Amino acid sequence: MPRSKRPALAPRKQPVQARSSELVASLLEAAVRVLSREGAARFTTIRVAETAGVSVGSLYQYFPNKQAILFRLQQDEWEKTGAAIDTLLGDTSRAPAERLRATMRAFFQSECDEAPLRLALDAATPNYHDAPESKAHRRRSRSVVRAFVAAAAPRASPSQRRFAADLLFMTMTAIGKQVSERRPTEAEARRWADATAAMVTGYLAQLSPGD
Amino acid sequence: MPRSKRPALAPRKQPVQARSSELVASLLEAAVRVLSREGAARFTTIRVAETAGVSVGSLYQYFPNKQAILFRLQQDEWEKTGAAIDTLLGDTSRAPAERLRATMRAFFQSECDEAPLRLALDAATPNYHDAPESKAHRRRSRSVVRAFVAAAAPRASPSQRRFAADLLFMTMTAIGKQVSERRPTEAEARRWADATAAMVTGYLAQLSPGD
DNA sequence: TTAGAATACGAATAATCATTCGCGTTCGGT
DNA sequence: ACCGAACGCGAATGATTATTCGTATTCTAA
Repeated sequence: MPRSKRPALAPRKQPVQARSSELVASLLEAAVRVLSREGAARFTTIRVAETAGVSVGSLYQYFPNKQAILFRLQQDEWEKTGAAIDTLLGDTSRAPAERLRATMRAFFQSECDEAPLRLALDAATPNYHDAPESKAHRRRSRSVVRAFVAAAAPRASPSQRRFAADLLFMTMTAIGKQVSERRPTEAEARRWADATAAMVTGYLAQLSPGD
Repeated sequence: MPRSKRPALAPRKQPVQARSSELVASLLEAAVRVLSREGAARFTTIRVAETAGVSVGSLYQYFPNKQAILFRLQQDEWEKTGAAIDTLLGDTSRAPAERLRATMRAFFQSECDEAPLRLALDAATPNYHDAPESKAHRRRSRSVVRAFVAAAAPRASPSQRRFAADLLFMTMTAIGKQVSERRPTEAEARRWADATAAMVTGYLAQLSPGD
C-alpha cells in the first residue's frame, strides 16, 4: 500500500536574514558529516542540530521533517552527477569510447570518494525513483546520453538507441554503487570504470539496424 | 568507527521438539511477509511475532536479536542465487552466450518476483560484505563463474579471467538490483537481462592475451 | 529609539521499539 | 502417572526518537 500523500519535503520557511542562511548552511554541512561518520541509523535530528551547534527547534524552522534534510542532500548529489555527465559525456571534441571512459572514471571516482555519504544516503532515503525531482534529474541527462549513443552507434535504430541510453545510465549508476561498496583503491576504481566502459562500448558496437 | 564485536547472529537455542521447529518456521515465514508487505522501517519484532501468531518472548527464544532474523533471511537469498548460478551458468552442455543469457534471465526474473523482499532486506541489513558467510557465498560461486569465463574467453590471460569473473558477478547483481527497483514487467526484465548478457559477452569477446 | 518581525532555544510530549524475565503450560521418557 | 526439561507467554523495562510550542533573544525598518 503506497502512502496516499507524500510527506512534505519543501522548506517550511525561507531564510530571510543572514544568520538564518548561515544556520541552514551549517545544518546541511552537519547533516553530511553525521551521515558519513555515523551512518544512516544514527542520523538523528538532534545529532544533526548538535553537530551544527544549533538547537533542534531551529532545525524545524527550516525543514518540515527529517526526510526533508535527506531529500535535499539527495538532490545535491543528483545535481553533481548531472553536471559531470553534461561536461564529460557531452564533450563532442573527443571520440565516443574515450568520452565514455572519462565519464565512467569520474563517476566511479566520485562515487568512491563520497562512499560513506552515498551509501548512508541510499540506506536512509526511501525509493525516490518516482519523485518528480528524480524524474527531472534523469530527464536532464537523457538528451546528453542519447546524443552520445547516436554518435557511438549511428547505425542503430532510434528505438535501439533509446534503450541503449537507458542501459548506459543504469549500468553506470548500478555498477558504480556496487563498486563503491567495496571501498576500492583509486587504481581499482579506475580498472572497474574502464571495464564497465568497455562493456558498454562493446554493446553499442553490436547494435545494427533492425529492432 | 567500526563495531569492535559483531553482534550475535547465531540462534540462541536450537529447536528440539516439533512444536518449536514449527514456531521457528512460521516466524521466518512471517518475517518475509512483514518485510515484503510493510517494508524495512516497519519490520519489528512484535509485528513479526504477531504475524506468526506467536509472542515476542518466543521469538527471542530462538533468535538473539532482530538482526539475526534478517541475517538468516539474507543467507537464504544467497543460497538461492548460488544454486541458480550453479545449475544455469555451469551447464556445460550449452554454448557460453546462451548459458549467460539464461542465467541473467533467471536472476533478473527472480530478483523482480521478490523485489519487495529483496529491497527491504537491502534496506534493513547493514553491509554484510565482510561477513564470513558473505565471503563464503561469493567463493562458492567463484569457481563456476571462472569456469564459465574460461570457456567463453579461452584466449584471455588467467589474470584477465579472474577480473572478468568478478566483473560478471558484479554486473549481474548490480544491474539486477537496479532493474528490480523499477518494477518492470516480465518482458521488460527479460529485455534488460538479454542486454546485460550481451554487454558481458561483448566484453569477454574483446579479451585477448596480455594483461 | 523602538515596535514587531524573525530567529533561536530546549524542555516537554507522545510514540515506538528491542529486549527481558518470571510464571504458567506442554512434552517425552520412565 | 509423574517429573524435569522444553516451550510459550506478554506485561514491564529502559532507551531512543521525531516533533512541538511557549519563551527569550536579535535584527530591521521606520
